[in-house]
Amino acid sequence: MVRHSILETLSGPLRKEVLGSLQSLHFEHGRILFRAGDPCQGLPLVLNGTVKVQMTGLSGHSIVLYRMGADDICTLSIGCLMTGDGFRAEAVVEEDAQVFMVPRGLFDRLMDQSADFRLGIMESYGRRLNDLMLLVEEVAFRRMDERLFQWLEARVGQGMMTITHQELAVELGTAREVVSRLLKEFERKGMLRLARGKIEFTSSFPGKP
Amino acid sequence: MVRHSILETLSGPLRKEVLGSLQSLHFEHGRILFRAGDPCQGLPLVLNGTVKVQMTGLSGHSIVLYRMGADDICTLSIGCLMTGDGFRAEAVVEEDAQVFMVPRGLFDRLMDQSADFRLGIMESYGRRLNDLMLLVEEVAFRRMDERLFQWLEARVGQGMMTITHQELAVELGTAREVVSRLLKEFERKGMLRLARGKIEFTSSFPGKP
DNA sequence: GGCGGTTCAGTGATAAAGTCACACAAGGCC
DNA sequence: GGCCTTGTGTGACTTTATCACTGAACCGCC
Repeated sequence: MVRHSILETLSGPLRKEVLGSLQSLHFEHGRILFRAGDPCQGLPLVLNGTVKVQMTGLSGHSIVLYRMGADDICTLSIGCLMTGDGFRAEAVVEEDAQVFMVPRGLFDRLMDQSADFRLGIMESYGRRLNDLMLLVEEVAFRRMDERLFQWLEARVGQGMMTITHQELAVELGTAREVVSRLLKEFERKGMLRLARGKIEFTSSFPGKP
Repeated sequence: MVRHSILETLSGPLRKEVLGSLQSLHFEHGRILFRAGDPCQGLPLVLNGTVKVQMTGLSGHSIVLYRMGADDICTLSIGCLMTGDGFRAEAVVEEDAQVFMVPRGLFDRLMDQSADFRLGIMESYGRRLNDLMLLVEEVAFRRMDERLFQWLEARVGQGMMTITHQELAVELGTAREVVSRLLKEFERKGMLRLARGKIEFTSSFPGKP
């Protein structure tokens, strides 16, 4: 049975009622949870899988703002839920995900009746703000080669990854050509090998034994 | 008498009690409300004046993340208040400001007892997230000359402004030299006149009659 | 298997932005 | 006036973004 930690904190009867009224929705890879401009249907509680949230500028370029995984709360939805405004960003399912969708009324009730629920929401908000602040700093001041390197480093475990240069460009908020050139540079240095739609890390890639 | 709209929504007796227990603090221009690393003392409710929130990267460069004015809530503080973590950013008073500092205990009580208070907090969070998302997009994709132009345009009213190129660079998260060169370019085009620490808009500056 | 269409990747040329290193000017203060 | 601090201007160079292509790899279909 799937769970979400913020619901586990609820008092017995309330939890029972909530778990009884919510049903988990299943979204497979590639599904769009919401698009820019969509009104908010409810607060998604991510049970498992991963969802990335990205936004697209007027120029047509996109950048990934953050990811949500198991036990995360789609904090961004709360603001839209409250004000009725549409989303500014879009959410795309990466690994198949199960989600509880908490409707406005229930959200209000939980906020009213559970201090722990409130705490969970506030903490989630705090983390998201911090993430975005760090992202601003990264985009404004850090070099692209370092950022790309670290992005890869954090995911080097598999030894091989399936991703296009365009997708990497969206991760970092840059142009595809820039990613291509930097990757080529990494390849020249022997850190990895490139193939269509794939990156294979060599044993010399830092962080690998 | 100074007021904050989020407290106006409280029910009579609660409002009376809260207003009785809070005293407004006064901060003059240049005062630091909090620095990076500081623990959070309470939730600041801005009554009047303006406060800018900025962060400094490892490189030593800074960027202004957003500003707070009358009736604003320092949402960033909530996360720190909840988790006990230090601030990532710093807050600097621009125009002399009065602030109510709501301690943790009172904040919890207000969240518990007033749905309107909760709504105000959630809306403030939503706005802040949106601001930061837009900032990410701006920093990642927009041209610096446009961004500088719009920053000036939004403040052209006075006809003259007192600001250094370095301060402008922090507003936009770029280097002083870049600002200097762009301003020089604007001057060559006849949009403004430069003097040490000052920018004077000419009548031909767009948006001016 | 061959063909045509689509998606990916590579690359040169050029423009914009960031970095480094300095020169020098304006203003404040003995 | 001389000295110091702060603010600005600029050249040289690197990094990143943009534009305009080229061609390779893959897919589906006959």
